[in-house]
Order: sequence, then structure tokens, then C-alpha cells
Amino acid sequence: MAAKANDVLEKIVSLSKRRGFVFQSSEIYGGLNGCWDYGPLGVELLKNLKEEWWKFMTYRDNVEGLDASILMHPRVWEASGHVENFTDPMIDCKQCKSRFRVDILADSIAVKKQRKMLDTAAPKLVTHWLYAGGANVSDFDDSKVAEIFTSILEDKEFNSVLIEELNCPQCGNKGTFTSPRNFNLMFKTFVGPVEDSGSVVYLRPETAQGIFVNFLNVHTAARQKIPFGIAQIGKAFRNEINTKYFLFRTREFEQMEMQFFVNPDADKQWYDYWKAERLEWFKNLGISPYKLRYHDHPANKLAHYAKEAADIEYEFPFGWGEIEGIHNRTNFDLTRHEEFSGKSQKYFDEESKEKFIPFIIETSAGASRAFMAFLVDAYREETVNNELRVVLKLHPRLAPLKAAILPLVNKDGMPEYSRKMETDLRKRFKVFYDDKGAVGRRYRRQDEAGTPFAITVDTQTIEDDTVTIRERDTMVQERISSSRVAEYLFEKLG
RNA sequence: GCGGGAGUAGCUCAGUGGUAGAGUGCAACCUUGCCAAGGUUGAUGUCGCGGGUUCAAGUCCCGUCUCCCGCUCCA
Repeated sequence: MAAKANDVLEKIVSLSKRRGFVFQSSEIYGGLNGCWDYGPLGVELLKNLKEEWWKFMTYRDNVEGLDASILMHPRVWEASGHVENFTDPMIDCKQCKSRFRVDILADSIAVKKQRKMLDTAAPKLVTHWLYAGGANVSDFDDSKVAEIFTSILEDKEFNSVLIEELNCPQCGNKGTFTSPRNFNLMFKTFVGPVEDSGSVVYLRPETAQGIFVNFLNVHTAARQKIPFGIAQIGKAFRNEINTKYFLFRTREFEQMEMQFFVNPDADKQWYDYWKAERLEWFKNLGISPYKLRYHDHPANKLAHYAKEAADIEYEFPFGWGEIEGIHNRTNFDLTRHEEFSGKSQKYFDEESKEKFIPFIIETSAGASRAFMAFLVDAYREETVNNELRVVLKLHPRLAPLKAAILPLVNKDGMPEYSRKMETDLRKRFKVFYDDKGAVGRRYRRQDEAGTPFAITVDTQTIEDDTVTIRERDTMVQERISSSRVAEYLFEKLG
């Protein structure tokens, strides 16, 4: 069972590479863990699904679009709680396999001892910023020493000096620690030419904050009244400890988020509404309904900002996995931003004459995860005439290529006729021309790419301007007038 | 981070210290008459990367990277 599930995933990884859906990042250099590139077909599929989401979510009178920058003021992440909650360097004892948070480990060591260790280690720390000005450990009080001790423990360049001397609180052995691993999920970088602590910025770990900080801008500019939402699609970055399952857990990924601002009295109603809407979206794009389910978070497991939360899960070959989260984030985020920025985030309701900080209902989908769910769900192996047929039964609106144009044979004017048809259709549809090999082989090639329609030009075409259109899933052909092909595709693509 | 498996042609894989292989795919040409047809010809390999042992390494040893699986982690 597990082996079989694994097979499916490996086949999809293989197909993805062979046909140009997904390549490993930096492959010729040996790859980069947890990063993937979208190839010619992959980028079309990804673009299509993002467009479906965008239309579904923002082609409404109460949702506006936004594209916030990836780099934001570092205080944003203090307000959001990410700096505090995501900065947990961990250290492992190789002897007894215990794991400790570095700051907690440091707390367990008496300040007196810390001071002594720093003194002893001083010759090896002369290039550390702490000693740059000729400072001495004895110049600092206890709390400063503790702070310095922890910061050196967390400093990649210098921590080995102290770690070698540490005893494991669990088993008592000395020098058995690994280097601390920084389990902070945020990638850090620097603005400007100087790489010091004052210039630190983060690659956003979620797109949501870009929406929250623009709440009042959008409200004013778009003249929206509550309830209304702001939607955004964009990259986010998390320095995950472990990446996993192909595209499922990656370090760089894309989110499709919508934050809906509501009167606190109406939170439940809108939470339920969006929860239902979002599941429908996946179903309407053809995902097998029995492979979708809600996972409601029990009250005692909710994140600190959430009042109610549910995941939409898809049953991947490796098990159920979250592809979208719906949260009632309450007024947590705006309250925090008001506090940290000093700018009021209150909303004045003209009708009720009340002033309040809105509650936020969040729908947060992973575009990369959705991509994988659609791909996995579409993958089929069928037996046709005792031959294996691999077909991606992607929804036509998601399919990277909408139609293939195939001259039955390369003579009697068929290629010329086909080329002309290709030129006409290409203006409006992503189409593919193929005259290589037998037509049966060409059909199968398109099946594997998920192309929903194949238009074949044959002898009769030359005589009466009709072509056959072959449908991917049923392999049934119908003959229609050449002049109706574009119309036909429009109809089928909704 | 820990433990297990894997990495050789685009893909799937064989190759048990002695000349780098198969199937499939790909490209060109011939042949075609609707579901992976046939023929001819051709191209593609730092055997993941780096060291070591050896007269000789895809093969043995060490390190490292990446992928998969199980833990751990995932406010």
C-alpha cells in the first residue's frame, strides 16, 4: 500500500520532469533542497489555477485585489508575532538525543559560569562585534552577560567556542552538542550595503500581513464598506526544517489569500460562508469530491490569533494534507498593528454609528499545494486496447494546452490547412501543433499533457471544411465545421 | 536533526574491480489514412559532486549534496 502510494508520487515526479511541469531547482548543481521550478506546461497550469482563483475571489463587488511587496518593515513581523514565535534555535545532544531550545539551555547555566566561560573564550572571540570596541566581559552586568551569552550561542561563526564547553543538562556529557539549528521559519536578509542588525528585513512568511497593513488604504481608495475583502496572490518563504513530498512542503511557495473584514457580530456567518465557498471552488474545478474534506480545529488547538479554524484537506498518495486554511482571526492582527504602529485601525460604521476594529475571516490557500492536488487528482492510468494510457484529466480551464492541431498525414494539403488553423486559434488559445509520427501516438502524447481537445485535419477537411474534435477523457470524436472550432472551444472552456 | 532506501542517456533501469549498456523517448528522412504502426539514420553520459584505495573504480572506502520513506518538526 505504502509502496504503491509512493509509486504514484514518483510517477508524477517523473512525468513532471519529462513533460515539463516541474523541474528541480538548480538541478545541474545538484539541486537545492525544497525548491522547484515550473516548466513550460507547469507554468501554464499554475497560471491558470491562479487565474481561476482570482476570478472566483475578486470578481465580486465586495472583494478588492492587492499585490503587496515581499519585503516589509521589520516591525510588521514583531506585530504579527513571527519574530517572537519563530525564533527558536534548537540544539541536540548527540549522546542522549535530547533537544533543547538554546535560550532555555542558556538559562539553565548560572550567570557566574556564563561570565567565566566568556572570559575563558575571549581570545577566540576577539573578532566578534562585542569585542570590537575593546570591551570586556567584566564591563557588563549580569543581564547583559546572559544576553551576550545567548547571542553568541546563536551566532554561527562563534558558537562552537562555547558549545564545546557545555554540559548536557540531560545526560551530563560535555561537548556532545550539535551546532544550534535556527528553527526560525523566517528568511532574513539585509537592506542596503551594510549587513548589520539595524538593516535586517525578512522575506515574508505569509502574504496576509501585506493585506492587514493596507486595510485602511484599500478601504479608502476603493470606497469599500465593511464587510469587504482584500485578495492577494504571492510568494512566501519559510525556512522549513524538513521539506517533504515533492511540492507539498517547500521553502518557497505561493499563497492565494483573501482577508475578509467584518463586523465582530457577523464573524460566524462570514466564516461559514467562506468555508463553504472555498470547498466549492476545488470541487468546481474537478477535484474528486471524496478526496476532499474539512478538518475543523478543536478549540484547544487553535492558534493564538484564531477563534475558529478549519483546513480543507486533500487525500494525497501520502495521506491527507492541508491545501487551504479558513480562519476567524478576530481583531488580533489589526489590534496588534494599531499597537505597534501607533496608527488607529478602527473602522467607523456610518449606519450603526459604531467604531470598532474589524474581525478578519481569512481564506489562505497554497497555490503550489493546490497545483499538486490538481495534478495528482488528474493523473490516471488506463488500459486501452491492451495498452497503457497515461492521461491527465485536468479541468479544461486548468489544462496547460487547450487544444492540439494534428494533420492526419503530412500530405495533400493537410499540413498547410492545419498550420492556418493553428495560426487562427493561437490568437485566443494556448494550442499545440504536432505532425510527428502516427496520429494515435500524438493523441497519447496530448493525453499525458492533459490537453482536453485534439483537432484532426483529414482528407474530408480539404473537401468540405470540417474537422474532427477528439475529447481527451472519452476519446470520442465529433466532426464539426472548421469555422466553428473557436466557438466550440470557447463553449467547452466556459 | 535522527534512522532506512536511492542517485548510470530526457524517462525507466541493467551493469558484482578490466572498452558505457538496454528499453523507451528525442531528431531527420522514407512510409502513412484515427488511438503509443513499420523501416533507415543520428544525437545525447564529468556514471550526483569531492576525496581516497588500486596498475585499473560506475563498481570498494570516506565525506558531501539531492530525492523518496519513517521519526522529529510544522506559533
